[in-house]
Amino acid sequence: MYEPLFAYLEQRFPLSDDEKAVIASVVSHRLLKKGEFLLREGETARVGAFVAKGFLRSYVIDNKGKEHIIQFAPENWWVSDKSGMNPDTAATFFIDAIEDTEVLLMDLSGHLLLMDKVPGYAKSFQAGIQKRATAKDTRIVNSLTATAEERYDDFIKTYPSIAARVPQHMLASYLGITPETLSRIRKLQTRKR
Amino acid sequence: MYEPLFAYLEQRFPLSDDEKAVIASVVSHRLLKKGEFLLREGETARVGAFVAKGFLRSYVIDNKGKEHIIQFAPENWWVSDKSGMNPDTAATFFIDAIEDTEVLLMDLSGHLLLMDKVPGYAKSFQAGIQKRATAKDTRIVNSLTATAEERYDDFIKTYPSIAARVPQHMLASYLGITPETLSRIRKLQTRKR
DNA sequence: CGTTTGCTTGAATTCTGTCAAAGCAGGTGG
DNA sequence: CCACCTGCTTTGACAGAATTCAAGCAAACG
Repeated sequence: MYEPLFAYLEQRFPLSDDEKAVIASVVSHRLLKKGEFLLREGETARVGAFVAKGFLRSYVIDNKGKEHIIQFAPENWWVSDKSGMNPDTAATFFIDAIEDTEVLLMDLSGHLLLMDKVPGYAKSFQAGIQKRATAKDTRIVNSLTATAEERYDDFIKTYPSIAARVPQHMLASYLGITPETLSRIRKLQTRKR
Repeated sequence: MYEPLFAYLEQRFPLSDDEKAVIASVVSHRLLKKGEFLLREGETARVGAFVAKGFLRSYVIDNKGKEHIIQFAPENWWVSDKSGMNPDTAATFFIDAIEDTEVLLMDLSGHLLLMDKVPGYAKSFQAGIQKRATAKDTRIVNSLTATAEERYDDFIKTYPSIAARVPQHMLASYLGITPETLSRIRKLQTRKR
């Protein structure tokens, strides 16, 4: 059951049997059916979730009722539900499953325990945080300056497997464009090729 | 010399004299004149910088030669020069001074030492990282979906003191709009009020 | 099947960028 | 102290990109 997580961590640092036991003790397991919520508005569970199988997405709904996808999370990705999002933006934060998925959940105390007991974990956590921060900077600059088509091409190139797996309107939402615009971009591109 | 940093930290957690000594020992001081660079392309110094006085900005120059401001950093802000930015975006990363400024620099080993020796530092560092991550998410959603005017209003409301201090074209760069557009937005708004 | 959901297409409209020019400081050197 | 630069902001005209609104169609689902 914990194998996908162990495998993920072992790609980053060696893991002893003892450490595996510690990890197993702080992680809980949950199955989500397609469409089911991991986090509904209001529940600030403050946990991290590791996607062992399937596909999650996190998104907000703004004050005009539109949803904006923040992140896609296929297998071997973490999502944090640290609700994030400034409360006074009036945006509400959700995580739900795009496919049937299997997640491993960890709460704050579990995280702190691992930081303490599993040296490799602390290090790779730091690295992950850092990497994600720069990815966000890149996305910010990109969204401020690139055209819809450039953003689309970029996404396809960077995450081809995700692009192939999510419905088009969700990709549009992630890219910050309307489904119509995305449809037109794709049409023009297939003509060219 | 270290006072601004101590004061900053003491807002977050109590600081003993011993701890102050540790901090002073890992921090170095530097003065920048207006326009001077803290970080030039290529130098990946991997340090954090605390702005004790003055004003820094970090920005990238994209492959079309346009500059995009990532962050403003007035007094009491940290900037990280973890070059960030994906190397293959062909964007190059800079930090320079908008005003004469005074920074306190810390390298990676210093940071790790503080994480180890100053418990409050580790905690408040975590909190800071988290806060910044959600701020970035907010900015992403905002830049993907809000109009130029909404982004401007938002910025004014969130960072009034920064808005008053930076030249307009830099604010435009941060917001991802042209200086002309910003000028027009401002004109329309003063009419209304 | 019938209904829902997602994707496509068209036309009109809005927003923002580009290009070009002119006004307005602030700073510098004479 | 003044004239001149130079950099920043404003303004106008125009072009292009993307949204909105509306409708149609196909595939998926119960």
